[in-house]
Amino acid sequence: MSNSPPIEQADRLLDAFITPMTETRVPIPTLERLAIYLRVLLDALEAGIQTLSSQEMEQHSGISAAQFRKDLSYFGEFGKPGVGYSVPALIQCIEKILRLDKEQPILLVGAGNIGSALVGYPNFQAHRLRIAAVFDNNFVKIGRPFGDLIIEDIARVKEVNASIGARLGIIAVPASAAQEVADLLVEAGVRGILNFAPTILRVPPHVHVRNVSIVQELAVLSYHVAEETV
Amino acid sequence: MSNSPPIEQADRLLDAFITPMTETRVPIPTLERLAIYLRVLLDALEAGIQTLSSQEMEQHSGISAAQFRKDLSYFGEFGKPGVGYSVPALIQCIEKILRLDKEQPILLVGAGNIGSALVGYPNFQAHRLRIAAVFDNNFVKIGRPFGDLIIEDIARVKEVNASIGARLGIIAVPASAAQEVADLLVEAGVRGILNFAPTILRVPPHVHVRNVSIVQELAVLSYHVAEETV
DNA sequence: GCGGGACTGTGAACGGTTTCACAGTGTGTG
DNA sequence: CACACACTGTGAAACCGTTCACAGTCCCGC
Ligand SMILES: NC(=O)c1ccc[n+]([C@@H]2O[C@H](COP(=O)([O-])OP(=O)(O)OC[C@H]3O[C@@H](n4cnc5c(N)ncnc54)[C@H](O)[C@@H]3O)[C@@H](O)[C@H]2O)c1
Ligand SMILES: NC(=O)c1ccc[n+]([C@@H]2O[C@H](COP(=O)([O-])OP(=O)(O)OC[C@H]3O[C@@H](n4cnc5c(N)ncnc54)[C@H](O)[C@@H]3O)[C@@H](O)[C@H]2O)c1
Repeated sequence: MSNSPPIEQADRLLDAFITPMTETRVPIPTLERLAIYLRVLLDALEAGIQTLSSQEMEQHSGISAAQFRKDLSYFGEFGKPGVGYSVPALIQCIEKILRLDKEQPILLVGAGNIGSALVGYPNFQAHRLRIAAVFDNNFVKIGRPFGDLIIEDIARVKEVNASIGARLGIIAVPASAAQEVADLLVEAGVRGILNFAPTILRVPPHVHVRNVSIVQELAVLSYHVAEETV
Repeated sequence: MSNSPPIEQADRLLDAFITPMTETRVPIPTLERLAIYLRVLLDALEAGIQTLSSQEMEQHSGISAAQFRKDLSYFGEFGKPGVGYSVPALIQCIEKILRLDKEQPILLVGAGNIGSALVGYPNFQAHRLRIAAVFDNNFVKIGRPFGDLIIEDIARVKEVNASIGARLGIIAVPASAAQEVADLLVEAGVRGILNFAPTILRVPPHVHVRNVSIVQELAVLSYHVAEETV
């Protein structure tokens, strides 16, 4: 009675476009932790600490010393036995691994609440992440200043990115528009998308998507806080 | 047999306060996926779909049918062989599992950019998540309206939460203030914290923390977009 | 220059999650 | 009413990431 065969067909075509298993040699959790290590190291550098052992990293990051060493071992040998790791040197290494050693331009789509928070976020700078352009489809907003930038028409994203050459994009538009924006970003040459909209994006296999889902995070917490009542 | 030798140095006071291994019966990835299933189901409901098979869920969520069934099997039997799952019934079940069936009040700390985006976010409502109070420490902001709420003094958080009884809190303050705010939230009875600040929070074992780290997400993407150049 | 102590790097064991495959079950049909 | 079908639920296997434990290296003091 309430079957939906036409949807099924449409979905099948798109199936090859579903976010793929990225055949990775390096575990994704390792990459996530590298960013944490980097933060600790930058703090340590600021505090004037020159050398850090894996034990000390455990104290500061909450990640086990063995895990830290194993994570780094995917990329090479950075420490000195008996001493530890040179803070400045390791910062450089991790930045290089994560490609944060050179400025990484980013396209932001959606000049709303989230976009607004992001465009003025001072912490990006320390990681050489830079929002290089902002796009929207609202003609009232297009042309207006937004942070240091001028809001551009999303229709021009490919054109604009031809000169910027950004490989990263952020989607901060309503869920209903997210897929269409994703398609435009991919078309414009973006290969990595940070998606704030509550939707599963379908992208070609060479494009990576990471979702920021606040509702999901709260839902997991909601489960936990109740669980422990019992 | 393999009794671990005493870890003298690591047995610091702080250590007992590091975010612990949550001894969970249900895998955390399962909980995260439940929120995704819920979103798909709510969409399906809105589209008038009454029944969904695990195959169809795979189409819409990108999560394998087997994974979907296994995830649900941690909590009971919700489907009918030969038919699939009743959309409205399964929504109710997942809401109950995640404790999203009753209104869940949340304390928000930090009336800045992020706080501003969150306080007006309409999508919380569908999940019965409600920001019940907003706190800040800036005397210029305290007393001002913020969304539908009035910004309260963070010093009064325990007092205010005595009447609200929130178990969830969101930290949207600068990293330098995050730990101190976390301590106050815990003191006020919060057991689950969503942390936007780039810091590792130290909390007692019964408190759960989840971090939203945009820089970390971008760093992982940064690695991936470069990797595929080679 | 030698020995003791500190710490790294990593193969191997472990534990947890995902995938597989199929037995079991409700549904619809002839 | 019986059979074919579609789909679920789940033990078992495969896979993957984490933890363990130790051999190897380097520094420092003497
Ligand atoms: N606000 C929050 O706290 C919050 C929390 C979690 C998730 N999100 C999600 O993040 C996304 C953005 O949220 P927000 O609060 O910033 O929304 P918003 O409504 O404030 O801003 C959305 C912006 O996107 C623009 N837009 C719409 N369609 C577009 C299109 N096709 N192309 C380009 N621009 C387009 C709009 O003009 C608007 O400026 C939403 O998907 C939302 O669900 C928001
Ligand atoms: N803006 C972004 O895009 C972004 C992105 C990722 C992470 N973050 C992180 O989220 C957090 C908040 O960011 P934001 O942009 O909203 O910052 P913000 O500066 O706009 O707002 C912070 C608010 O916290 C208040 N505050 C400071 N100390 C406090 C205390 N001890 N108790 C209570 N309130 C206090 C301030 O008065 C201010 O209103 C920061 O840790 C930031 O690093 C922000």
